[in-house]
Amino acid sequence: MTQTRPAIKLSQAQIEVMKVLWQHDKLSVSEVHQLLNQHKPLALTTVATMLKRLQEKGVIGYEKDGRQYLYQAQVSEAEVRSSMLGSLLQQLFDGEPEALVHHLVDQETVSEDDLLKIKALLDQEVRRD
Amino acid sequence: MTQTRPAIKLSQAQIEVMKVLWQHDKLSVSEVHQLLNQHKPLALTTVATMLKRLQEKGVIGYEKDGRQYLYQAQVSEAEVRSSMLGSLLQQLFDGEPEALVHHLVDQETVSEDDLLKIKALLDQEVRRD
DNA sequence: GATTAATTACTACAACTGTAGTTTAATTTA
DNA sequence: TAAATTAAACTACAGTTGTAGTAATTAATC
Repeated sequence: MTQTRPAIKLSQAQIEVMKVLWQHDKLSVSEVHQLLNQHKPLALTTVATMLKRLQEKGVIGYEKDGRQYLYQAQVSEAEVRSSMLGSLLQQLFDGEPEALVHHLVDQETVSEDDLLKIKALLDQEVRRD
Repeated sequence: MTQTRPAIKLSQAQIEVMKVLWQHDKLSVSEVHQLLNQHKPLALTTVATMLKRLQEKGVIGYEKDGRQYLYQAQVSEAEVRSSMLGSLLQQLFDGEPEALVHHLVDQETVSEDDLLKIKALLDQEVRRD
């Protein structure tokens, strides 16, 4: 069994935008702009364009508030995480989760502490049946 | 610590091409074409273009054999796996491996059997210190 | 040697993305 | 009401990718 729902594909920049929407429910263009600009300077119109395109893509929606738009996420962070992780799993790890985890834990960035947390998580999962 | 070497970014179609090169060391355009075509019909020139672009991108190299090119992977599958997984980890899971594993095991696609394999893997990893 | 086949080089074009300027319309303010 | 501000709409443009046709070159074969 592969993926049922069409995979959600987002670029890095698009994920940045989604993140602020995941954290703040409904936001106007300028609010998103301000929140994003704390990390990276972008023109307001750039942000507007990105929001419009994400909306066309169906991952965010909007409602009118006077003459401005309030955007809000239409897909959850969990959905995007699962979808993109699932795609990576299929494409690059032949759908074998243990191959993926193997590469993950081989990364220097994973601490002993992280390992233990992951183990605890799995224990729970297995026991839960 | 984030990523040291520049992240390797490959599209789905590009990964397909890399896969055949990972499996067969040196290949001519038409050999790659034939191997790819078992899955998806593509024009020979399409494959040639893809190989040329991958070469420009630095992920594959070539040598001349008479008047034809023999292409070969320049980055390993392990490198690509680690790089792309690392990027996803940073971008979408805040660099927290346990968050990633959590989503992974929540996917219906992960069987009980897979879970046990992963657990075994982690046991080994932790014990190895 | 002329024709055919193989191979690479060059060109094309549409979709998507990152980025942003300009124009228009609406609202606020002086 | 005229001027300034705000917001969205429209336009632009370059880079990457998927896809492939056409041209040029070289090698093989009749």
